[in-house]
Amino acid sequence: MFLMMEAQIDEILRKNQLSVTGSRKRILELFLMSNGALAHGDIEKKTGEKFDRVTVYRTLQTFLEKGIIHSIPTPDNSVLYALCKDDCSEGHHHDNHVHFICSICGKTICLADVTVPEVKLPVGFLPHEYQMVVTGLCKECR
Amino acid sequence: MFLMMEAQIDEILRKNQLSVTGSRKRILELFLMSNGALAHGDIEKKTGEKFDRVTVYRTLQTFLEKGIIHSIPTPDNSVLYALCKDDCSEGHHHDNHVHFICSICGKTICLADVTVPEVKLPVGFLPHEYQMVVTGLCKECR
DNA sequence: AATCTTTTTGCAACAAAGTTGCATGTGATT
DNA sequence: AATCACATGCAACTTTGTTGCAAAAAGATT
Ligand SMILES: [Mn+2]
Ligand SMILES: [Mn+2]
Ligand SMILES: [Zn+2]
Ligand SMILES: [Zn+2]
Repeated sequence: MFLMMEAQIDEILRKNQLSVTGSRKRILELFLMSNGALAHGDIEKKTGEKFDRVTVYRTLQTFLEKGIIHSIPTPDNSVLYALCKDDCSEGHHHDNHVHFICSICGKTICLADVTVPEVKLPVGFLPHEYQMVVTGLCKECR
Repeated sequence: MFLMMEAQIDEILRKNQLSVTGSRKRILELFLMSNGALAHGDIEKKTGEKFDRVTVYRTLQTFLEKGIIHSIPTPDNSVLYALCKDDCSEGHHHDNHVHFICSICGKTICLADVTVPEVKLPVGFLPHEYQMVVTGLCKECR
């Protein structure tokens, strides 16, 4: 099963024309293993002293640009990242799903099946993208 | 008309049991004059060298706690603040309106009349607060 | 108006978060 | 194996946010 994961990681990187390196493999692995979104800090902690802080920044930046991950705005203005669905491509994301943040455990979860509803805006406003974040209690913490 | 504003500022501060000081008056004035949300940096620039950076941080913190302003999460994870409606009080905000961010001019606007719709979540999730941010083009930039 | 008390402010020092340039190391291609 | 482009680590730096404390200003009391 770990071999499967490794193959999957390789495939994702190749598909996005990225060379397969240690930090990229490790960070992508973290995302695949995690059920919630990750902050830059989380990744730094989990990779330990293995990689430079700068490398983590640049890797996340690269993944963002390639559409491998997307960032999530949170009410406390911290930066979170989560895997995109397969069909996100460079530049054009379509992760228009709701994000849920648990007030107790702090975990942020992509509700991939809950689509962000469109709302009617006042005249003059031309909407492009809708984002929705819900805070509350998750399954484990309620 | 400027006298009116000054009176209004005084009233807001008094109503919230805050002493009326130079920085609080000035920063509150900036919010009342602005039609969009303000970032910490905006405020620093507009107050010039008048007040210390730390004072701006603390003033915003105080206004937040008192329910005079609310913060807005943005897709690029910067921190924005905007005035609350009159009936927000300490701790309990009810600014459950949609926020609009223009991709051209960058202005962030409170759509006070557009209520955030509630969505049905998967079983197990207990929602508490819904936040919604829409990006696109504003009236002036479209 | 003068005095006392409480709160706010500015300063300095610090901590955390993020950026940039450049030399070196590694992965991909032939 | 040799080459070349790209990714990484390091150092130095900027930007952003925090904390403790003394001085200053605001509010209350006489
Ligand atoms: Mn997501
Ligand atoms: Mn608002
Ligand atoms: Zn939880
Ligand atoms: Zn605009």
